[in-house]
Amino acid sequence: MSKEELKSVSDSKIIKKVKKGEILFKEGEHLNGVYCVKDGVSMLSKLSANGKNQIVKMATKGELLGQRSLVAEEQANLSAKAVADMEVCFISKEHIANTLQNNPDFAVEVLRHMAHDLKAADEGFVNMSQKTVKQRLAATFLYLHQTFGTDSEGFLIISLSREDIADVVGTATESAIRMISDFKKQGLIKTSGKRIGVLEEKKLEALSEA
Amino acid sequence: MSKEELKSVSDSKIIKKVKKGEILFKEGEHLNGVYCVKDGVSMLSKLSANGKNQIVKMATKGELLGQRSLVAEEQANLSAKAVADMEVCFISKEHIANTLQNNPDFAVEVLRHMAHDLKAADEGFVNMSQKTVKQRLAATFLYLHQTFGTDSEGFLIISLSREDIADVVGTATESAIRMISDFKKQGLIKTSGKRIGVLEEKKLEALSEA
DNA sequence: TACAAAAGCTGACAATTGTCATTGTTTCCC
DNA sequence: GGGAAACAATGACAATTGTCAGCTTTTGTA
Repeated sequence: MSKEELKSVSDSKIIKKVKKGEILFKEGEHLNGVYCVKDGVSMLSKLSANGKNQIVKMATKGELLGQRSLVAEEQANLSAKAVADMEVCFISKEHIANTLQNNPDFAVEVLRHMAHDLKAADEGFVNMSQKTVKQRLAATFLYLHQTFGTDSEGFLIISLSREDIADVVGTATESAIRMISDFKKQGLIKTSGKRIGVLEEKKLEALSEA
Repeated sequence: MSKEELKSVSDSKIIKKVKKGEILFKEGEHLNGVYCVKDGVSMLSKLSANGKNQIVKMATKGELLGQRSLVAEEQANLSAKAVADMEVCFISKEHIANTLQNNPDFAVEVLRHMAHDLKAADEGFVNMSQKTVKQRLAATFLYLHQTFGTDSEGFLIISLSREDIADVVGTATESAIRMISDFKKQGLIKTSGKRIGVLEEKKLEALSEA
């Protein structure tokens, strides 16, 4: 099974701890291998020409970081930063190249991963062009809620700053903040300091679609 | 060489002609193979929830259509339509699966293609979120000009309707039309009926960046 | 604990973009 | 060549979103 092989490949390599806020690699850097996320969450972002940051995706347990750049033999096109303490393992370029050549199942597995990322990117692209900030913000909260869950008080485990939220949504920080206030007033979410909790999942879902 | 192998794979298969305006496949359809573009241009688009169309990318000679869906064993996530008379060859699912298993170089070649698409998708995503309609429109004209060239009178060979242009840029048709008029008034482009020609490449470049 | 720095919030306003309605023009086909 | 249908263009207006400036709260740490 290719999943198990993927596991064996990654198990054989060096584990590294990355603290919240630390950077794994930056856009433009040359990578000598890929990181496999064992635990924690990373955000992948890209700087635009006007100096603004856009968070492109979040990666969590089981996902690879840097495989695109490695496969394409290019420098990284995204920066990776830990948004929660992480445990990653590093797999060297050579090891990857070797396995790709000798193990067709592994190649197909990597292809699947990338096919998945590509679909997600296309969807994000269309959402960005066709949805309003309000819809995208609602979708973001749902994503954070459903993917990473909540703490004992019902707040999102992955707590992003308002600026980071704005960078996920693709809007100005002030706009994000205003809309967060709106959502709170409408009882869709609750906040406490920077923490945010989803209260009305169904309503947020409706909002994110229409 | 994997490029030659790719060529041999595709050469062995059925050639099909597709007229401008015809649809190769639609979002949601199940694909039994991939299309390799021998000639002509196709646009890949996605319908958003609100019924609007977003053109995600254009594919031309040498590119594959449908490989993502095949690799992921999913239905197509995009629709493909010819924007200029095309010649494509069809390669069956089985043939692809077979070659992927037996020829590591082919797998790596497909991986490279997808890595390239993924980078382009990330870039498009960030441009969509961070650039204005004006910037994206300028970039679109440059892309059409530089990728497909002009006819003897200096008009873009690939002539899209205003609606299609708006669907590439990700804006309302009226907004696109208005800005096209602006560009024309500023002498950046010329128009004649639906035809459009780039006059000031440098200025458009400057516009698309700032 | 106090205090500075960072983060969050709000108001006022401007710019961008979308929508709806209507008219003019081109293209295509019989 | 004429007429219908598709496409392009424009005006008026509304909604969304961004920007700038200033203020308040939270957070981290000396």
